[in-house]
Amino acid sequence: MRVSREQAAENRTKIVDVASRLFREKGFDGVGLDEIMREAGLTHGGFYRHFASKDDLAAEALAKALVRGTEKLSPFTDLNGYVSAYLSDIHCADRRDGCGLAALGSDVAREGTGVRRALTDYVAARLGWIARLFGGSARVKRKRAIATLSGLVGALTLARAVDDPALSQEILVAAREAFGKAGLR
Amino acid sequence: MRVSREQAAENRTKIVDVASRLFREKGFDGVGLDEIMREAGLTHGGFYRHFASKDDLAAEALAKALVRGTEKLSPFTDLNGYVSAYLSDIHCADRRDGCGLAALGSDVAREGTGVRRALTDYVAARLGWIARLFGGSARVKRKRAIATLSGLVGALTLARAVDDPALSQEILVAAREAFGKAGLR
DNA sequence: TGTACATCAGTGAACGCGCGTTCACTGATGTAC
DNA sequence: TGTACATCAGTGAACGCGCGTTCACTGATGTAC
Repeated sequence: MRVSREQAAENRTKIVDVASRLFREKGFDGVGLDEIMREAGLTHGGFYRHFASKDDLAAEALAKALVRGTEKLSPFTDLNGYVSAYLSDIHCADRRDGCGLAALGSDVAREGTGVRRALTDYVAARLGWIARLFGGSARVKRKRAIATLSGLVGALTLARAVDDPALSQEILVAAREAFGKAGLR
Repeated sequence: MRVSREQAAENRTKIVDVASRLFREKGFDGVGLDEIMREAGLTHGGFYRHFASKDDLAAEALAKALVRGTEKLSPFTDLNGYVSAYLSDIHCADRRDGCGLAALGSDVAREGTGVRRALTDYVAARLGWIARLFGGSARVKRKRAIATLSGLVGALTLARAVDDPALSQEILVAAREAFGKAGLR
C-alpha cells in the first residue's frame, strides 16, 4: 500500500497536527501513539516511517502547538488587545487549541532536549514580539516583555488548574487588568 | 508482620512525603507506586492499606507539596523578600522541594477533582497571604496578589522549561525586578 | 511511451515491559476475658 | 497480670492492560531501461 510522496507528506503533517492538539489537551504521557495515529486516519504501525521515536514527534508537535496556539493572537498590535485575547474565557476553556506554554509549561521541564529546545526557541521569539508592544529603552521593553509573558502564562495556568469557576474567572479578570490596560511599571 | 498504630501512621506520612517530592520532580505520570513505596522503605503491595487509589495519594501529596514547597517563603513579611526567594536560583534548580504550583501547574488541569481541589484551596489561601504584603484598598490588594502570584508561577515555570541557562537567568532577574522591588501598579 | 523492477508508506500482529491493582498469606499488635 | 484470639499493616507474587517499538508483509508508486 505504498502512497504518493505528496500523500505521505500530508499524512506526516496531519500526525504532527493531531499530536500537537492531543498533547496540549492530555499531556505528553496522556496520549498514546495509537490514539494519535488513529485520529490522523492511519494505523499505529506506520508511525516509525515518519519519526524516530515518540520524543521526536513530541518536539515537533510542541513547536507546532506553540506557533498555532498563538497564531490568533499575533495580529494584535496593541498590548491590551493581546492580553485580553490571551486571557479570554475562550482561550482558558480551549486548552486543546490554545497556547502550548500554558498547556504544557510544567511538563516541558521534565522532557528531553528536543522538546525543551522547541519551547526555548518559541519563548525567545515571542519575547521579542511582545517587547515591540512596549515603549521605553530596549532594556525596559525587554523586562516588561518577560514580566508580561510570565504573568499571562501563570494566570492562564492557574485559572485552568483551579476547580472553582468563580476563582478562575477572578484570576482572568484581575490579570487582564494588571497586565493589559493598567500595564506594568 | 503487623505494625504498631504509630508505626503505621509514620509510614503513611512518609509515603505522602516521598510522593509529594517525586511528583514534583517527575510529574504524576512519571512516578509509579512501586518507586514511591520503595523510597518510603516499604513494598508496593501494602499501598492499598493506606490509600484507595493513586489518585487519592496524588491529591494528598499535592496538598503537602504546596504547603511544604512554600514553607521557607512564608516567614517573609515584605514583598521583595518573598519575590526574591521565590524566584531565586536555588528555588529554580530545586523542583523536587519547591513550590508545587510551578512544578505541576499545567498537569493539575488534567487531573481529577481531588487533585484540583487541593490546588484550589492552596491558591485561595496564598492569595490572601500575598494580599497582606500590599497596601491600598482590599480590591487593589487582591488584584495585585493575583497578578503577583501569576507572575511568579509563570516566570519560574518558564525559567525551568527553557533549555538555555542565560535566558533562564534573564527571566528570573527580570521577573524579580518587575514583581518585587519595582512592584506592580 | 511502455514495461519490468525496486522502493517504501502503510498494515496488522506481535514483543517485552511497567504500570495500577488484587490477593493469599504472615506474624506482630491490640483486645477480650 | 496473663493468656488466647482476632485484627490488620505489610509482603511478594500475580493479574490484566496499555504502552512504545519491531517486524514480515502488501501493493501502489516511482524509476531505469
